[in-house]
Amino acid sequence: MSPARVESGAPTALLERAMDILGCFDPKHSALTLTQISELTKLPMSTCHRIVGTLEAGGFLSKGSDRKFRVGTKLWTIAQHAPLSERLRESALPTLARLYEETGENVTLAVLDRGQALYVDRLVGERSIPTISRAGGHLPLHTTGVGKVLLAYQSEKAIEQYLAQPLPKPTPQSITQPDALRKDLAEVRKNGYSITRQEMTRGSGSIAVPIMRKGKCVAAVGVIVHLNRLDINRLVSTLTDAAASIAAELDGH
Amino acid sequence: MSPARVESGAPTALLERAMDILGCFDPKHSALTLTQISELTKLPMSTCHRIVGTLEAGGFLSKGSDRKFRVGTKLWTIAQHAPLSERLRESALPTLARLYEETGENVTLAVLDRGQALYVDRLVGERSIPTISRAGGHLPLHTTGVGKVLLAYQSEKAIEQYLAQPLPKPTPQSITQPDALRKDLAEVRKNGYSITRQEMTRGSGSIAVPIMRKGKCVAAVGVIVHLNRLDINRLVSTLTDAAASIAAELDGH
DNA sequence: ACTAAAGTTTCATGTGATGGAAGTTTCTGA
DNA sequence: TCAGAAACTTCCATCACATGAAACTTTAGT
Repeated sequence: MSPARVESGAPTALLERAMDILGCFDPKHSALTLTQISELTKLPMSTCHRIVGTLEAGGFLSKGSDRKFRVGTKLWTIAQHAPLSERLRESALPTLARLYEETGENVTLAVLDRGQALYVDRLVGERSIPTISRAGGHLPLHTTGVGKVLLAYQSEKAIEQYLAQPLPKPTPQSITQPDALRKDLAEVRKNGYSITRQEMTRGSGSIAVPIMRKGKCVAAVGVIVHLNRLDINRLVSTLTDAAASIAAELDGH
Repeated sequence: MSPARVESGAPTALLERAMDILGCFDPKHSALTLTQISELTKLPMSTCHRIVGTLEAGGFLSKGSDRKFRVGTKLWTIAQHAPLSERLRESALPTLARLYEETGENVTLAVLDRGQALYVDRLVGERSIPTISRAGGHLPLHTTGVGKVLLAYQSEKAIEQYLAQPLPKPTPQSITQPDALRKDLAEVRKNGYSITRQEMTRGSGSIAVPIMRKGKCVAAVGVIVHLNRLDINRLVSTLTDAAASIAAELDGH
């Protein structure tokens, strides 16, 4: 986040540092020692110690018997009141569960967040293939089924802005040519669903549909399947039903 | 100069105030205006304004078009890396989904947190009855199915400590006599499951079983059902299977 | 036991948080 | 449409509190 602190203008110090410290906890670092935190944030040990101590006292972090810090239950509890959890997840979970049972495949639910697909939830089973997406994780918009849906239903301007930046290409099949993507997105809007084939992970593809509310795409549901199980017709119709069901649940409440 | 300041040495720190502000977001307050935050925290407007602004800049809060603040995606994302989400929820979700499909009832997953039952997840459907429990919410240990299980498998000392405090009695059926509770808990340990009948909500009961790991009870799964659907034998066996399945998932990963 | 690394405490210093007050925008009602 | 009020934002003199180097204590490794 903040590679080096410019001495001339360090605006808000303490709070930003505290947020930086909390931000250290990501998929790669779910448990950290004080020293590790100090290294990651480039902050002096004593400063870290003090801040981390306060965060721990507040239940935002908790220290395990292994002297490592983890995200605390208080922080977790607060996060459950985010609109993401409160409205979306709660409304969608039963439907996602049914979708998971019906297809037996990886089911994911995502929203647009800072130019990336933010995975709000996912259901992964023994039967399904392993995936990179994880709840709380971010992946690019143009290489994932849910991402393409989320992007396709953005405004023309937002889409162009996205295409203007350098696009990561995780596999040879990833579509990174702006023109090809524009075509692909138009297709998504026309069909009402997106398809990816090995654009994020070798050997697997995905299908996703939008969850619409008041004419806007607020989220996307998708399944990730082994390439040779990519039965488009069946999955699209199941997904469409699920999306409608989630949308109804969102409106009804 | 500071009339309303608490005389007792208030080591009021910026960070603590920020955590207080975040703590304002609870089930009753998922969206708050600056003024409301100022009232809830008893902090001056200008101070709130500054802190909230920093939190917003960091993505810990977000301001909606209705001028209300909500918990931001950054905070939510960090919380997804809490052990609760990372290990427990992810491992348990597929099983909970199956349990939900099999029973069609409210399914809840809880852990012990600060002397209360912390609901890690719940699945609520159209078919099932409305409940108070919600993901991220706390309820008393002695009035809920999952709570009784969590309490029953604590150490003798911890149990006595819990019983020593004044126990809330949300319904006339709630058991609050220490002796009656001790008996009830012994029953839970003997049977391997707990039962409640209208001890938290009129008209509904619940059954719950422990999720054991390394001989310790790390969580509890339960269902909440209408009293006249409380088919103990069937539910206990289904729940026991689910608990075993979640425990296996926890160990296997 | 000995040593290095990790973690904790201390304290003089001055930076950055503080909050009352004044200014600005948004909402409300007639 | 326009007051008037309420909500929000900015300002700034003051000093409380965060800061981090250094010294100290505890833990882990050989």
